[in-house]
Amino acid sequence: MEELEHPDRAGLRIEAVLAALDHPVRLRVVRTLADGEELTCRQILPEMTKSSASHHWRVLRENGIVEQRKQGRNLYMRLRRADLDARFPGMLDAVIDG
Amino acid sequence: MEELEHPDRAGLRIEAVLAALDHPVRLRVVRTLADGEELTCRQILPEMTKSSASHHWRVLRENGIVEQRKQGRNLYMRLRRADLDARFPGMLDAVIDG
DNA sequence: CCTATGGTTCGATTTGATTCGAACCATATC
DNA sequence: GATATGGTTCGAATCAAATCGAACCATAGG
Repeated sequence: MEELEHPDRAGLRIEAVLAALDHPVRLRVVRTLADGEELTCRQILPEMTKSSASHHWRVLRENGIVEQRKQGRNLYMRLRRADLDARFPGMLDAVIDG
Repeated sequence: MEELEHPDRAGLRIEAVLAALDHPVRLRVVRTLADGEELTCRQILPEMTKSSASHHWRVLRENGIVEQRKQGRNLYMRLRRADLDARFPGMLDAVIDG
């Protein structure tokens, strides 16, 4: 398994962020992580098939929405609030509260 | 031709806004209208076929991004900045500046 | 080593959005 | 009325994203 690639803060693109958030499942993931908690993938989307879920994890990670961390067999996800707030102030709150 | 239907401020939905903005052509339209100017459709997208352009006009209007006004043969468009800023503070600036 | 669990990858299918041409509608001008 | 212009609507084609099963990889625990 290759290393998890995340764009750095300066590499965040609004087009990518919009694309990542324009999906009901991924929007729900963002709202689930809104309180800053770090959760495993299975905790967030237990009902979805593994391959579909994995697809969404990748979109969220590569487009800079979440940071993923491997620990043992689990993959933990955390919302990149600081980075997103710094680059696109207000955006994340609008999405979460909206 | 039926009347142009716009959602009111309270009817703006973040999911719809994200879907409307997640397209390069529509993102360009928003940025073109960013200074508050009111422009005709043909001024904004002169190169695109009428039917494709009309499709994007409808998405932008129905999802609350722009207000459209008919005058004579022309359709004028204006960014709904006040409404979008009120409902989703920071969102529009992030998209325009991003 | 063996087994179970958590995720990824691949290929194929399905679904939804975009695109376009053609026909049409509405308004302005002659 | 005739003609030109600005947009809409419809249906069909095209293209991208989402979905899924199956096979695979990695780690934890016996």
